[in-house]
Amino acid sequence: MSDENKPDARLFDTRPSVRPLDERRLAVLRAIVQDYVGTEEPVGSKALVERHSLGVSPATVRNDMAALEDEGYIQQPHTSAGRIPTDKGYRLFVDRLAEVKPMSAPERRAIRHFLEGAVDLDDVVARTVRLLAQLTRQVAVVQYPSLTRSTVRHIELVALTPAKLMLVLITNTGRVEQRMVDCPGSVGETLLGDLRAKLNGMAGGCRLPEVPVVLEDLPAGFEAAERPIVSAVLATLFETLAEQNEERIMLAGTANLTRFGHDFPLTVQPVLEALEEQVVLLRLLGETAESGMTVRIGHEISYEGLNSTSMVSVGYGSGDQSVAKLGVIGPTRMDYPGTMGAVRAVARYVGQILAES
Amino acid sequence: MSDENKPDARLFDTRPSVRPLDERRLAVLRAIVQDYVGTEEPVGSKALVERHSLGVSPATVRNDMAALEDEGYIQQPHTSAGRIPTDKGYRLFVDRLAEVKPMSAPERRAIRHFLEGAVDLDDVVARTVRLLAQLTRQVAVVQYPSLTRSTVRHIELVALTPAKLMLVLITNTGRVEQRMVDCPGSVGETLLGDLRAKLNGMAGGCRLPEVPVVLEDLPAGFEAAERPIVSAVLATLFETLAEQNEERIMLAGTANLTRFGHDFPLTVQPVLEALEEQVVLLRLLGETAESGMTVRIGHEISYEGLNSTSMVSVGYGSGDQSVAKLGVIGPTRMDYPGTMGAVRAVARYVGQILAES
DNA sequence: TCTGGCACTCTGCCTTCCGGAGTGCCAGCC
DNA sequence: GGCTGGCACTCCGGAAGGCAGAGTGCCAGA
Repeated sequence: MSDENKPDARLFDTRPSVRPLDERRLAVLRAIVQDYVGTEEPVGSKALVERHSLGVSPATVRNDMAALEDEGYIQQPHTSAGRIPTDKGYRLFVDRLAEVKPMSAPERRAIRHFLEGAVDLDDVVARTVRLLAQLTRQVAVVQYPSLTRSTVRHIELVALTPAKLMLVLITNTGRVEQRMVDCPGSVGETLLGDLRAKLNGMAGGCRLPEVPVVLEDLPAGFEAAERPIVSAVLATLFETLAEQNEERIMLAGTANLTRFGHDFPLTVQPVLEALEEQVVLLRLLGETAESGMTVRIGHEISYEGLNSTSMVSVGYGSGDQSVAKLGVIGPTRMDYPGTMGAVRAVARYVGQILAES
Repeated sequence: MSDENKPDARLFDTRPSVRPLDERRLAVLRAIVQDYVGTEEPVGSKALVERHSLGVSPATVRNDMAALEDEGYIQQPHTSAGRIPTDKGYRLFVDRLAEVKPMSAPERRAIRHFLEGAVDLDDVVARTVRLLAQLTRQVAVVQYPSLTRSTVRHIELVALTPAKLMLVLITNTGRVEQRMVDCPGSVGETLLGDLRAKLNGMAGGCRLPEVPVVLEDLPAGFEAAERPIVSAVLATLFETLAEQNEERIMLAGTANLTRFGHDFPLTVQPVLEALEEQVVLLRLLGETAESGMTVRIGHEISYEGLNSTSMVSVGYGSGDQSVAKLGVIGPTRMDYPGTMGAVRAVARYVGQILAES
């Protein structure tokens, strides 16, 4: 509201709403967020001073609260109720008032141990998503290591029938994609071996998006009679690569939605619906920053069904660079420091596991 | 109740509760089930005669209802409320009063068309489960074609490094499993080719459980120096086969749980939790009869969280025999004829799609 | 600038109170 | 003997009212 009334101020002050907040007001906001996250109930001035040593009286806190409300950081559900943080309030809390809470050593050991039991990529992802859901007691999302950022470990060609090949693409993240190739004519063993060798020689180790470029001239290296076959194989390969909409995710912890009790039953339906839309989740994960953790709060999530939730996401990878994202979705009223700690820790360990395998 | 009072009768009459029900009583039960499924509210005698042409007065229906209640087919939530069917009532309805409702021609076309767009096995399963959830507006579960009942289409060996192989197993249902093999020593190209050829020659087309038997003597056909390598490969292969706990399922439609409104919010949590336990779902699917549709109602499902739900499941397969199961989970108060029709139709078409690919 | 005090407001909960729907039973009718 | 109309009874569920508690805003004073 007050923002609407002084548009000029916003133009000249890049942090218009932060400057006037002195230390104590920030402390009050921090306390409000913490208490509200803990109790799920609007927090009043009296309860605040009792639970936190703010060193001032409830009346003073009330003044600060009125100021915070004017600035849009907190709001009252009704007159004469306590205050609850707004999205803007959570944002300030996350940006300036909260420290990521690191996992304890035993927790880290447990994470590591749990993830190390995985037998293949599917299992790694499945274990990760479950772990994350358990740790945060929220809904966890893990994206499979994306094809686009992986590299070719191996390409295999198998003749199922003389004119029908199976193409298998194996990436460095352990992902395997296979497709049938219908060939125009029969394929000899020598051609098959030759093609296999060349494919691996030229494309092995390449990042997947670069593969088409690298293999562009491949047909030229074969005799005219063989080119249609080579082209058919390449076409299927490129198609497989292009199908990055094949990006898959895995979900867990939807039962945790029911914990957000009280008012949530009505809100839980749109959330469940949104979660079923893999496209939506993929887009949200996609918007995660390349480095560092991304926290989106309430209406910062543009998708309708989810704008009373928050999402904490981060990239993970087998090396320096991230190959996919993972994250957690919960109510805006969530334990941000704890959630961020869990997400960060899990991402780090999945990365390690992937690098080792 | 009355059952408890005449234990003798039960001993001599195999259908103690069915015989005394004349046609009209069955019609009343059918009408109650239909109305209750439609309205979600206890149905009273007056409403019944209004909505169904039973040809008798409410008073008569009341007598029948009292009898049905004595027999345990229906119950009253409270004195002076309408009646709702019990699990036993639904059971009788499903067994004797309901006809599976076939899909309409346009619906069948839509199903077929939707499933035909699938590119690989993952996609087939994903599309199937979504389709089923949409058609029935309930929670759908589809099991991946099980390894145990499939046959070997191809086994591929790839040398990633001289001493590290990748083993890829492709089944006739299009499923691909891959594992790393650490070899005791370096593997030559000739040995690799030889081994690959023998593996496929001997095991190709076999049902997976028979593979270990068929390949048992394989190492004997190699020179002593090569045997450790062959054994290592076989060990990994057998391990992969044995890991039928790798049976996977896919879920969709959990958002539909929220439709079971009113009283359900409290019940939805255990259901969601149960659905996250893949083991539970796999066991339930596993209990599906080999042929024909299985309907389990309420407490007939032994798993706690799900005993106020019903499950309709059926096997599907690429040929005569079923390779996996699929089904639907919803409230006991569900449209059984419609659900059964949808489940049957979807299973049939997935089978066809799998057979074609 | 902070504080204690005070009047005011609003929610949440509990109780009470009906209307409506449905039942069970009974006497009469075919 | 089975069906029917009538009648008294029960119980749920929503509406209305009342009350305690928590919280606020504001003001005057330190």
